Amino acid sequence: MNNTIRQHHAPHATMEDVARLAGVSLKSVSRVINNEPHVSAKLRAKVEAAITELDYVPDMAARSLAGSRTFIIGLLFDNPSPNYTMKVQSGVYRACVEHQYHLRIDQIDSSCSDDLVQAQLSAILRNSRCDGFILTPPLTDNQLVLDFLEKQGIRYARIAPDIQLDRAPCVLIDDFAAGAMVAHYLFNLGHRRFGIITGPDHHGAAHRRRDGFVSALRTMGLDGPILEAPGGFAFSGGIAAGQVLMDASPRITAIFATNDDSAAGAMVSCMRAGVTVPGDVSVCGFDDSWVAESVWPALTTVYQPIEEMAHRTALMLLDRTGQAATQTTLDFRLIVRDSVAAAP
Amino acid sequence: MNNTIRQHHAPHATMEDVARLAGVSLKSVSRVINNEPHVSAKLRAKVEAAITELDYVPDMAARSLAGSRTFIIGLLFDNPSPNYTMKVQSGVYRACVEHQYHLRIDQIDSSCSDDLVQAQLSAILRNSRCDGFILTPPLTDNQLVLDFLEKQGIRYARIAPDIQLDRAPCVLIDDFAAGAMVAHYLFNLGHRRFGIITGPDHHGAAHRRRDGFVSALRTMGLDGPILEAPGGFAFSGGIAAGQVLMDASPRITAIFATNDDSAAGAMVSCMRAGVTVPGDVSVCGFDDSWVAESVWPALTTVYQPIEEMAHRTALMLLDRTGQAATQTTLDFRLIVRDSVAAAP
DNA sequence: CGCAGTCTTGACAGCGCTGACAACGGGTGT
DNA sequence: ACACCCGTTGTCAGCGCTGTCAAGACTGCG
Repeated sequence: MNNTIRQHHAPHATMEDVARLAGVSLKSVSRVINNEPHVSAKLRAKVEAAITELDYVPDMAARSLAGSRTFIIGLLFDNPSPNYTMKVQSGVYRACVEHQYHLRIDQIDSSCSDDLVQAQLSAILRNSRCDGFILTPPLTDNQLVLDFLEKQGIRYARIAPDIQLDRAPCVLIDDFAAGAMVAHYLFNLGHRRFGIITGPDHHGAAHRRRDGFVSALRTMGLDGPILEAPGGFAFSGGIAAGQVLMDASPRITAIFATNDDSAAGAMVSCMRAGVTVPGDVSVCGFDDSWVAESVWPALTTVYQPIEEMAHRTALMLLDRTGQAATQTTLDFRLIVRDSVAAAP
Repeated sequence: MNNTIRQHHAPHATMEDVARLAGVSLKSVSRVINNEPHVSAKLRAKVEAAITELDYVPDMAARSLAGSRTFIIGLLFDNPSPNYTMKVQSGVYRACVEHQYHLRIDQIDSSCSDDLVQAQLSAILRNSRCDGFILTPPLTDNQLVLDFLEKQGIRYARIAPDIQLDRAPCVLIDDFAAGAMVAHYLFNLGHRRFGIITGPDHHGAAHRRRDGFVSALRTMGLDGPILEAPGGFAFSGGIAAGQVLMDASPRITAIFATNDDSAAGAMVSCMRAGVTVPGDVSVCGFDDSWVAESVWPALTTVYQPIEEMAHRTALMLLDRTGQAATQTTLDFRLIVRDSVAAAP
């Protein structure tokens, strides 16, 4: 098959045009564009004027062919939640626009065997070089992926990683503290019998939320059992987990779901079982994703600044000149809506 | 700010390596890669063997610098629904991978003034050339955007356009028929008093769904009023529209929302008003998006193959060699869940 | 005043590929 | 046998930019 697309570009100004207009050499224009040192203010001004006048935009293809950068960063994800992914994408995209970079998006299925994961990665890398990658959970904590990238000498930054935080730049929230916050909130409303809906096995942040929740309850003196059921961050998983939790006797009065999707599922389980939310059982989610507002009653949840986290992560990847790993922690907050009430 | 990212690529095989190994000229390798005619089977085989042996992958930057193609297509969207956008993206992305193309994503805000829309487009085009663009609603029916692209001689294809279908390749479903299908379904369940939640003003497909629905009801002999309230395809719009519709007396028994998001909002309005779904009022959505399954009761809705539509659209853009506009219509189907019942 | 040392600027090759064009070779018609 | 044609293969310049290296401009100091 011969895929032929041909385009007649409007003739763009080239670096040569700029150089001629500014009366300087090609290389000087290049220096200005790349913010290189050792350029006099006068020369820079001349060149910038010419660039503006000609509405010059550097040609990415030529830049990457001649130089060692590609001006592309890749976003690797393996998260089924469209909501989460879109927010991440939008944050990373914003950083790219700000830095005249391009964004490449690739989905990886990390649930398969190591060999297959490796094959997917190789294919992506072969297919187009990138200056760096952004990893989202659960890829952030996949040793295989990290090792592979490092072995190839490819830079990357991580969003909300769990392990080995100093291995590469990353941005996260204190998931443990967030879980604890939910615990305090529910405990202070009088709840004493709790259920937790956990996330995917390999999702570090989900574990930290759960650990923070449990740890805070224990610290506050709760000594009864705390039920747990796996929700896998999916709506359907939330339904199943909700059913399991509903079966307990005496019945629990509050559920902490480690993300909103599974919280929504749990609410459906309650409805089906004839249990009212929040009258009989309170439900608290995590993410403040789009579903939180579209269920009824609206979901009380923890807001985390996903878009901003993604943006910061991308900036780390783009800005850095040195090697030192950095780490940024952003704030979360409780979003009180209608799915949590005082214990019955 | 000096954004310095440098990467040491593992030394890749180049076309020259392939040519040497195969014992042919550079140009012959190029011919094979680009599927050009006038290449003997023997030569092609030799080259392909060498390519496999060396694991050669053509360098995109060099290709676009030397040739007239960029190997990038752009996806332009202005749709707030993460669900819809993700599906479109995934379909287009698949087509790109199949054709060794890259995908560029750009968001446009088309609700602002014409001048600003034009400015956004110019910025996108200046920033990086593309071999073509994919448009999603409501951009598909924005005269300004279409004119602009055509004036610049840029190819594009449309997903679910409303007007001037022969202007460019497109893929769509028969929204009118889909609306009619919903009308028949509800009418046959005994419903006679209807409310419609309409979409954004400038969204052609939303109008067609509404028109098909109304037209079918009239054809079946319904002569009472059919209420309409604007939902703007948003969850919050759906709540507002739901409230308006609930105020009617005698109360309507069925609501057709032109997308799932607004249907979910309408369901919340019902709950708040103490009206049960589907006991008192039936609600039918459109899209079979993710929310359809995460509300309670689960939403009866119309499935449209968004991912597939996007994929086909991208293939049209990539495959075509001629100029003739083409058009593909795909199937939709009713997804029966729990939000619709017989009229009370 | 001259010279080393530093800052600033420029000349030029070449990144990996494609497009235009040339050259080759083998079949056809006369 | 010769001219002609067409399918096939090759040669080479150059796309727009950056890295290397060298030259020029300036500074301070003996």
